[in-house]
Amino acid sequence: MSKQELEVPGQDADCCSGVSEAPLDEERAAELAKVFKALGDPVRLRLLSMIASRGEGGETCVCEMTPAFDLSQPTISHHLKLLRQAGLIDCERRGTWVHYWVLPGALDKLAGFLTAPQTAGAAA
Amino acid sequence: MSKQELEVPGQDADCCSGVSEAPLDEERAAELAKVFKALGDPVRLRLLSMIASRGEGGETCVCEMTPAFDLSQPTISHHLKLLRQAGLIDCERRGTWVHYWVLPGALDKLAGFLTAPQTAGAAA
DNA sequence: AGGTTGCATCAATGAACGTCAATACAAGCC
DNA sequence: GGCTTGTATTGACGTTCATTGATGCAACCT
Repeated sequence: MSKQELEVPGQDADCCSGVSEAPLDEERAAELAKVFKALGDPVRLRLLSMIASRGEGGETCVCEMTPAFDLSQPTISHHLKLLRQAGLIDCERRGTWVHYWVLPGALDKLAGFLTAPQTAGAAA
Repeated sequence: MSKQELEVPGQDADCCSGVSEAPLDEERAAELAKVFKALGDPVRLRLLSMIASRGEGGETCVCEMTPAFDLSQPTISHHLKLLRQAGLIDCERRGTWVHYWVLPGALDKLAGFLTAPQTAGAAA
């Protein structure tokens, strides 16, 4: 259940320069675009926010998220899947319920990409 | 030509908490989703990167960007328009050519949203 | 075993998106 | 004035996406 995510680009190396440092090559642009596309939906953004607001090691149960939206349960499940495939979150079934959490570093990596190098130290 | 952008959410106030601080309300999620959606395309990401790599006050001419892609000129123009409507860049015509630049603070605001409060000071 | 609850997957539909050719507009040049 | 070059807009087409109802699967409870 947690084997299909996509790897946040450069998760395994600090190979990544920021958006302002040098023009992106096509491959890395495609990787990053997938992640940003996952964030480009208000429902997914709210889902991610609900999960992330639990803090670093926190988790959120699907059963808490679904009723917060005027959407069917399959739709919520679909959006969670996209967030997972983008490498932003992961999940685990514990008994009857499925719990989601934010993959550590995923958001920071994105933020580091966006931050201009002269504005902050960013990823290094 | 530069009047139709959307305002980066919270550009005019430091009202904005990060993704990890509290669940997003629908309105702000919709605003942010528009910006992230603009970043969710490899072509737009590369365009933004080309413009941003000119530095803080730098500019990039459309005539430099178009030949870098295997796409028609209208398509490039379309993507630039979306980036502009997302409040990420702006442009000005000077003589025959149109020059684009990154709106200052736009990327930092996004990065600040993504960065967990305990991980970095972020925007504040 | 049968029934119930929580969540994921499937299949279908309508909307949104990326792309292009054609066209329009703006500015310089003859 | 007309011609040429650079960029934006329009209209159309194929693809992708968000959403749903129906269904499937996993775990708990009698």
